[in-house]
Amino acid sequence: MTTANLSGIKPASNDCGECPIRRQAICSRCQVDELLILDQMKTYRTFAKGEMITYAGAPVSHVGTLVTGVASISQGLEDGRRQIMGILLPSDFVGRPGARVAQYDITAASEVVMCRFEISAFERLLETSPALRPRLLEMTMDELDAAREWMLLLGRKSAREKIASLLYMIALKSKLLAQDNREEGYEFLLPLTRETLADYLGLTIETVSRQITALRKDGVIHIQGQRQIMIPDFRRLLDETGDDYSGNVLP
Amino acid sequence: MTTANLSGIKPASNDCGECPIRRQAICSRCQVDELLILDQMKTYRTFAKGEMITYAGAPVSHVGTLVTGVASISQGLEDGRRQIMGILLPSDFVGRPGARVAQYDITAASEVVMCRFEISAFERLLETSPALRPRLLEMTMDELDAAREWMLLLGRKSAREKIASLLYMIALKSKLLAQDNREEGYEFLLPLTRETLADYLGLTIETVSRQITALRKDGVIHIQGQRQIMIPDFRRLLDETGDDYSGNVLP
DNA sequence: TGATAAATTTGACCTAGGTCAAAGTTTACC
DNA sequence: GGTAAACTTTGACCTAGGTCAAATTTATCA
Repeated sequence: MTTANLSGIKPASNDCGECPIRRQAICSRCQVDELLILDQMKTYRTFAKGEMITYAGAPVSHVGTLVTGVASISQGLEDGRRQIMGILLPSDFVGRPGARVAQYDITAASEVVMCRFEISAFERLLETSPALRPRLLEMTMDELDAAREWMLLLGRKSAREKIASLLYMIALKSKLLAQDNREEGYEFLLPLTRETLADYLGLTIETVSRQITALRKDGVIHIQGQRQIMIPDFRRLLDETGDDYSGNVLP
Repeated sequence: MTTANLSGIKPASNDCGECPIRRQAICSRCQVDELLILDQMKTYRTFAKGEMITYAGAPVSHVGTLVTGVASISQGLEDGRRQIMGILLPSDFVGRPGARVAQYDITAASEVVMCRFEISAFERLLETSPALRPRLLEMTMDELDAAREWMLLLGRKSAREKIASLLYMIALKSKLLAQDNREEGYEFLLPLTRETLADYLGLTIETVSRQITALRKDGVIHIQGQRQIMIPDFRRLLDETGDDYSGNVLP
């Protein structure tokens, strides 16, 4: 049994050719010539766990790609209630070309390495590169689809369905990343605290804790420690999500 | 006192130059030459109130722009629960270039006129046009921002705050469309049924009804009939939304 | 290694919003 | 223009998930 860790991939070198997310990131469609330009523009920066990557309302100097680690996009209400609106995983793009002020708070949930570009320079390249903007459009549309799926979860799912949906989604992503093909007994490290889970699912930490316990007692998931989750049967978990997957096949 | 109606603008002619949403739609940055190409490609189609514009999972033949009317993007759960994930208003783009299968249900909430393009032809134009893809990217990013804001509403706001937020948002949009500059006593026609409101806000129709009544009794809104809403004081309504608008000025 | 802090779980209780049901209102259509 | 169908409101009641508080468990760091 293998264990995947979403935070575990490290860039072996500074060479774009060696980059672990070369095939998924904003640069995935670039030819060698453009890659060389990006290579010269890029700088790596590491953010400590808990550190803010951007502040809502603050000026933005860089855009870039999350290379390793996990970060969350969030927004707060006046009285401190907080909602996480997206989880950023390796290869996700951070920042909006054309926007010089950050729209949201982005917080590193683990140690995070970003591959960054100065925003003006990136915008200029966007105008001339044939490969960059189409890829950015595609990634933005994927994010929009994900955001809309999350709206269904937030608006209409029960607490139990919310937890099951999140675990299913993370397990699947983690499984893909680890290139694990076994159907059963898949195990992964949940890279989020109970509070982050709660803010992501629109619940309280108490409810998150209770529902995870309930899913464990019902045998849908197995847990070692607090973060190590094992899915004995993907189909069983999928049945708990409430989704109307009629006709769709397990990926 | 004026009354704006989001469904009320009709295309006076087939000429793109006369199009009421020429400055906001996907074509807004096109020069005359490109506009001529689009002009030749486009066909108008009218959808009756309640008619489906796309079905989730069904093949897609066209993309296009909503010219008049209101439509909703929604998705359902296996047991019939439904969540609206977006409201489409005049100038909004419908469809995802590159996707031949619809991801969501889109339903006309009023009579809707679409300006449509055959999807393959549009995709080909997207490759050559310098104005189309940047605008589509911008519109998609705007939609992503709107979707994320809605996630905060769905996940963390109370029923009263949800209703206030929606009324505030629609009133503002309607006000802009009507180019009404008065600060007070703004009145508009809410183009949505209680059921649509409920599915949009992640509530039941009973709760929607009760909260609208409560806001009326508290003097935050005035109502004539079922759909005619008047906002005596925008600031008062904004205070009810729960948003952390500290520092921001009323638009 | 032990002490302190942080995160998580569990329990008791409460409330916002859901459910079910019935009474008004509008709207649509012969 | 009258009647059926579709909305909307209101009431009584219930429950999922929130709140508050205390007990465990786990992580951190001298």
